Amino acid sequence: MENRTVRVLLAEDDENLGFLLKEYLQAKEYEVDLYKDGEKAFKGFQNNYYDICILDVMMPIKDGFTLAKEIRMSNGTMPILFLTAKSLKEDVIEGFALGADDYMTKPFSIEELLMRLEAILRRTRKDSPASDQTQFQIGKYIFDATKQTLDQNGETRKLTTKESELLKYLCINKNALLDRNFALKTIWVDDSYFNARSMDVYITKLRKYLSDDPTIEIINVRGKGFKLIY
Amino acid sequence: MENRTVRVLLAEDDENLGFLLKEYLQAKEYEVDLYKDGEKAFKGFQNNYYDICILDVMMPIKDGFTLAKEIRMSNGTMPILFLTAKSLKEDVIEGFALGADDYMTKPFSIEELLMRLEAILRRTRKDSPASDQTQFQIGKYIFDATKQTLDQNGETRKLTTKESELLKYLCINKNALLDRNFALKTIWVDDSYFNARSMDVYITKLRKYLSDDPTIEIINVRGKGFKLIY
DNA sequence: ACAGTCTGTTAAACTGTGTTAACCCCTTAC
DNA sequence: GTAAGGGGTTAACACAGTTTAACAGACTGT
Repeated sequence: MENRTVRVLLAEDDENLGFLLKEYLQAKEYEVDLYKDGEKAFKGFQNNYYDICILDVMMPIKDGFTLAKEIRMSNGTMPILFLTAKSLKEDVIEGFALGADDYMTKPFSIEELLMRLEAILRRTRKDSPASDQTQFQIGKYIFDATKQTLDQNGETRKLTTKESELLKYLCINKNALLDRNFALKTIWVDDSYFNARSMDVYITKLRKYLSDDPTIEIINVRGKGFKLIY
Repeated sequence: MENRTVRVLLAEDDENLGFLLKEYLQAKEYEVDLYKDGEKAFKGFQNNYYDICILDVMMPIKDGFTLAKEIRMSNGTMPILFLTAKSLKEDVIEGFALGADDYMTKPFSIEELLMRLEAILRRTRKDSPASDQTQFQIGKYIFDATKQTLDQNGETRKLTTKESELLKYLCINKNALLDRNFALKTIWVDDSYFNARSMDVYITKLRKYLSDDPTIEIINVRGKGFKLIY
């Protein structure tokens, strides 16, 4: 999956802050166009493609809210993040009412801005889904947690739900410990004695399924849990 | 478009705040389950379906960050909003690093919380196939939920209302679980023993209709529901 | 009004998942 | 060494879900 650079429209009239933000985001591999007022920003918006817009609310010529309205008019889903000194409740509400994705009041931490930016992009960008991993390569096997299948050179073995769940958590923690109690509470809902025994039975089953590839191992860490090694 | 109620998991140990938030969100037509500590919340998370989680960071027994990690482990895309008195930069960063969608520091405006909640839901509920979608491509079949037809290279099979409803919900939740009780309550109105048996009969029928494409499967998750895989 | 057809429910026999039980071995502690 | 307990393994079992069939009621066309 190829990760195209993220293009950011930044509208900020404060030269110092604008420049600083631009530099910082560029250092983080974003492509940033900085506009110093709302009107320039809207022209820029119309003539370029952006993945997200960061708008200062108070700007000369055209303020951020008006700009946001115009952007919304031509693109109903463009992610918008407001940046402002106004922390008045009414302003925040108005910002979100315009379809903002986030609203930060100055002064803010630039790291937090980055985090919030990325949180929005996680949701928005379809080519970079932070989605649950569902397929795993385990030695010569391919395990699909959604389909609940374990493939081995063409042959497919169907797994039951519990088998699949347990193997999924082992894969997520591959080469590291899968905590006994965590697995029990997550897959079996509670960590009673019988469920623990039941889980051991499932570990045995998984070992058998994976026994064709001797490099794979599910080892027990006494009193702690299990590790899937490969 | 039929808008199913949004289900909210709220983990907050402060009784007053928790109750207030619950009341407020319920007044806004959200379905809210309030849990008073992280452990209860995680149990609740596992036994129910939620659209979004609002987690207080400081809670007894299990804190919000730990809870978020566990939720992330079992669901990589579940929207999470942190609610906390800690406004320390490091905490905010940690929150977002765990894949949070937003992070609000107390005291906050309850209206702003609602706005932020809706901003997140705007983004998340869009890429999960809209429930007003009426045509679905299932392997080599085309299913039209309004016309109640299932096409397979030119040939059309008419579906009954129940068949169609059930298949629609399976499609909406494709590759994910369609909760048994949800389906029963939605399609059969109540989840009695006989309705459950009836639904199983319909699952069999759908399996038969879809049996020409071996990549398609309706798999059962014992005690939980069904998954349409393709 | 009647036969024919179709939808959805009930019944009953069958299948397979997940739990429990039993018996084993191995590690750890004293 | 021996007791205690965690874990490994196999088998038996209960019960959730699967499947086929029969049936009741609603709808259709004559």
